[in-house]
Amino acid sequence: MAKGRAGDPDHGLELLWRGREREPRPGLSLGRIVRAAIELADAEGLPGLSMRKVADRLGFTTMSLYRHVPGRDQLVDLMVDDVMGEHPDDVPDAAGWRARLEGAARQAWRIRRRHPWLAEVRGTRHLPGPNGVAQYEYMLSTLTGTALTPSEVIAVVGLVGRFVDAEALHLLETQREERRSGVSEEEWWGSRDTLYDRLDRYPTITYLWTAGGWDAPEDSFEFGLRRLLDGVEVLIEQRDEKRDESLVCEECGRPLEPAASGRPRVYCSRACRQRAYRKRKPG
Amino acid sequence: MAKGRAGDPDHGLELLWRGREREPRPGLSLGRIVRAAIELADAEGLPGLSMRKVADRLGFTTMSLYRHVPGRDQLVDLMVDDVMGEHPDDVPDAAGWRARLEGAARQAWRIRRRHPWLAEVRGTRHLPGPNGVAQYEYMLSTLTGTALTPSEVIAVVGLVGRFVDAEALHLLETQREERRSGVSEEEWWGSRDTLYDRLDRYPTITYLWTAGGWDAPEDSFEFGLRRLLDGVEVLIEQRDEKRDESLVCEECGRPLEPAASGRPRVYCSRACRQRAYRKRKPG
DNA sequence: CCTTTGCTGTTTATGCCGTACACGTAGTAT
DNA sequence: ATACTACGTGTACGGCATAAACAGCAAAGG
Repeated sequence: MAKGRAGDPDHGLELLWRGREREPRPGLSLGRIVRAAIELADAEGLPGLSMRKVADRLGFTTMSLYRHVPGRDQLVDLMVDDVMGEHPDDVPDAAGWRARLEGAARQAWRIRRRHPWLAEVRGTRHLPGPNGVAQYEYMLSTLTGTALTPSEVIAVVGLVGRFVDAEALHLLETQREERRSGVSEEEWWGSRDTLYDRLDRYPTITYLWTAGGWDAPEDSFEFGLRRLLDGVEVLIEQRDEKRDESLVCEECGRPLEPAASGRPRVYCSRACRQRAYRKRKPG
Repeated sequence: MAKGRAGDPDHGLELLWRGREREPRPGLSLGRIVRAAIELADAEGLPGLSMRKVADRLGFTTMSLYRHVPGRDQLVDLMVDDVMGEHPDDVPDAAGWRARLEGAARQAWRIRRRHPWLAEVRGTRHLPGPNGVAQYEYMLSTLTGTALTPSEVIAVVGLVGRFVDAEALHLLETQREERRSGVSEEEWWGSRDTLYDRLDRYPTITYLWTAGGWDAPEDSFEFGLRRLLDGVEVLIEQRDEKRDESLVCEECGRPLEPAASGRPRVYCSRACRQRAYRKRKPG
């Protein structure tokens, strides 16, 4: 079943887009392996995910997994798409690109809170499964109604996606080191006296320190998301202006005044509109 | 010399902040190890960096390194700070927070282009060395002149830093997979026909595809940096307005009109100013 | 019925990795 | 001369992914 060797992307795709399987049979199966692997990664993170441990958890030998999954990388691909489908309808159907994009970002963030290892998945050639594509499709769709160009829409979605990943990764690492060492981040940094002695020479750091900048830090996801959306909004407003500027009358080609109402204008005057209508229905 | 065992942060700090060493002696030394490790990581990335390979490159045995470096993690810390000091004066001394912050981000980006593995360094408890602190200090200083609160200054710098890292990581992974497989990213995705067959069902993706959105993609670093800075600018403008609003006369407490010139106002009227001056020099 | 075929899981082995530990050796201070 | 220290080596352990050969078993074909 996993005979396509590890290097074959098409085989990986097949596994990702396989339909629901009839699972009542005993023994190993792709679905069971993926679910065990997700549990393991939830508990120990991606570096802690090993074929041995997955197999142990299922009560089989390591190599038995390779009968079903081409290799570790493909297993991770499968885990990703599985998890992406967990809460498909948590996204509120808000109005306006900003609310919708923000909702999608929060949805991605929520999934990453539940499965922090998602942010640790590296590599740019991960084949998307049905759930991943659905999310991507949704994020893109939040922006296609705006004046952004297609490549800008794609760039914004990529930017937001990488932002969420970066924040999730940051959070994950914090929590992991806290668990591993049993010392909270604050405590650990707090006891680095030999470091602070050296930092006295730096005026800005010293100023921000005494001003309490580190005492009540911003929530970095909330803060960053807002900045990002503000930045996108600035671009969209620019494009809106440009679009109005560049609109020309469809009949005579003269530039149009920006429309006062939301309805976009097409002709510069009643005369042009009537001329156009007359052409459309000849006779 | 590296007797402090691997778990001791203070010993790591000592190594990071050690001064210039008198190096003429033959044999191993911290500096030589760090430089060899950087060369190796430049060529093969962080995952390709192993103690064995570093030792081989220097013509010593693996374990000899442990006489000078507590362990692999600390070696990476040392590499990071070494590299951060490579071009300390490439940052133009521009005016205005935006140009200065942008310059710092580009400097960080330039270093990551030269040493892509920097973006692969994970973990939140990396001790900063002198060069890392200097860069952090500079980035913070670009914003302390604005109306942002201390915690906002810190949040912005963190956001920009993580953005640069995320973009660098993305680029690195693209390039690595291209080199490893000998197939360019475009080519690889181009031959995933079995994938595109499935994507036809998704209208937004299909629309953006036919509209050529993927034909000439945005430069994701340039695009993202601009959005981010725009977003920060929006916040700073908000704070500026608030600051003007919330300013009150130091003498009578009545709200002040926003200052027309750049010079901030302190008193609401000449009468108040004179009253204040009279109090200041009694008699 | 028996045999063949193919699916499933196991065993064994290879080559990486970080690093603990015990050991030698050479130079220096007493 | 002796003791101590810094430096480098060799061996070994436990972990990782996975290649290759092999064993059991069930369904299919004669």
